[in-house]
Amino acid sequence: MAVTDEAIEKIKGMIVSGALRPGDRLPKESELAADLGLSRNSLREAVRALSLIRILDVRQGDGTYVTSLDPQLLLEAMSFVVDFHRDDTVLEFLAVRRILEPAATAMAALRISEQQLDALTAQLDKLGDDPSVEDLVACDLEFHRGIVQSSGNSVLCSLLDGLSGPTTRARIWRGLTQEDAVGRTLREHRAILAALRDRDAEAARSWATVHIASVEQWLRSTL
Amino acid sequence: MAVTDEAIEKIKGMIVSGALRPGDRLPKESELAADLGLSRNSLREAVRALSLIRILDVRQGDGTYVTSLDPQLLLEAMSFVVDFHRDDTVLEFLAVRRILEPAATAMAALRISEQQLDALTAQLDKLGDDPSVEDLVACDLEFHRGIVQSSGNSVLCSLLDGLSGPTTRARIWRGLTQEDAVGRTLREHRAILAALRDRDAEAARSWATVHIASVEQWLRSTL
DNA sequence: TGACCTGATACGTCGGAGGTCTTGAGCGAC
DNA sequence: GTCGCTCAAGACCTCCGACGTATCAGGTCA
Repeated sequence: MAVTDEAIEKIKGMIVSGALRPGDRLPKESELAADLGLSRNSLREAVRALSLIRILDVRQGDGTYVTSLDPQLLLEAMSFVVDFHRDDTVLEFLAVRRILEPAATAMAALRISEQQLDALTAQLDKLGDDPSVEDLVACDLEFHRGIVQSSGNSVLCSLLDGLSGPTTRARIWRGLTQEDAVGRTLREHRAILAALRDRDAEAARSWATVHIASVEQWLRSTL
Repeated sequence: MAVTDEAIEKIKGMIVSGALRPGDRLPKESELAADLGLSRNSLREAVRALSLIRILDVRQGDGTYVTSLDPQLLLEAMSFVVDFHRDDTVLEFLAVRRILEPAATAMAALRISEQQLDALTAQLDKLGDDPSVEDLVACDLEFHRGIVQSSGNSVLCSLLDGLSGPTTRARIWRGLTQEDAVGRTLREHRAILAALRDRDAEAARSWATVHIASVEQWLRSTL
């Protein structure tokens, strides 16, 4: 195994074992390199790799730190990965989202606060009946994110955030707006919100399923 | 932005735009560094980072290639990330798995082949009534993986594979085997298999839910 | 007291020099 | 003709030393 890969494993080990805790500062590059028995250049490759997936946070002129390791932060790196997928796997991602999002919406129905319900309502009201494509995409993303956050599971939230990444969503909407789907989407958002306000988990789940299934159906007929 | 980060973005751009396709070979380090306008050392950091998340495949003595970019390969990197999470977020991961796995099992009930059913049966038979901890862990992992693969969604499969990563699973089982849970787990596996053989999606879904919920319950009472 | 300057510290970038591994061409034995 | 070996070229691996740049702490001066 290459020395850089060993270094990655060792640093990972230090964090997993608890020798390095979230927020801790690593020894400076030259020292750490000496400790791990490799050159500074090779160590930097290891640090850079761990920095890309948000395990480490490197600050020039200051030092290198372990991040908070929040699920949200770590799974955020997943959206980087999702960006690489081509259209032929979008349906599979959507199918997973079709499983997760209704469940998350149902969970949210039992926990969401009145404030958040009001915030979602205001958000939909602000959009109006005939929004621009950019506004619609942004709103859709925010609407679903707001609901999923109320599910209380940060892993679930981050996962869905990654799955519904900007790229995927944008690709879908680009063509979707050409049909009548805009109006239907807005109506479905209203229906989901109403179910949440009623604390009706099953209705919320069903509306979320319908909502995603309609996108899926359209996408399937297009590809 | 640092030159290395720029290089990461540029390489990513070349892949996403289609200039580099899966399996393609990159120019050699010195050339690519010259093209992108940075030193070989800095470029290597970018390549190493993309290699960690399985975007690039570096072969010493040969060259650097774009991987197949299969969802399976890319999401495999997720298990690396999951390893960093401590016990306090295990429950959240398990909750997500509790959503996905029953759905995957239900999907599998409609698609699984006779051969695979036989293979799963043989696998359970081979294990016997009083297996060792190592065998049980390996069997559990294989059993669920086999079912999820039959769901026909590779993204779903990879995602569950990452969530049920070896670390998490091992931690759970280590203590779980101290109680009577072994026998119950084996019986639940049998029940899931029977439901699959009956092509009864709802029964399969329910048994999978029960199966995971029992683990979740035990874990919740322990932490 | 507060703004500014300055030195120490640590990461960022670079160029070059060997080392190691893979590959494929060339060549001889069977 | 085919198989196996040798060997050289190509490409990545590792290291070193130097210099650039950003941050922070402490001191200076108005």
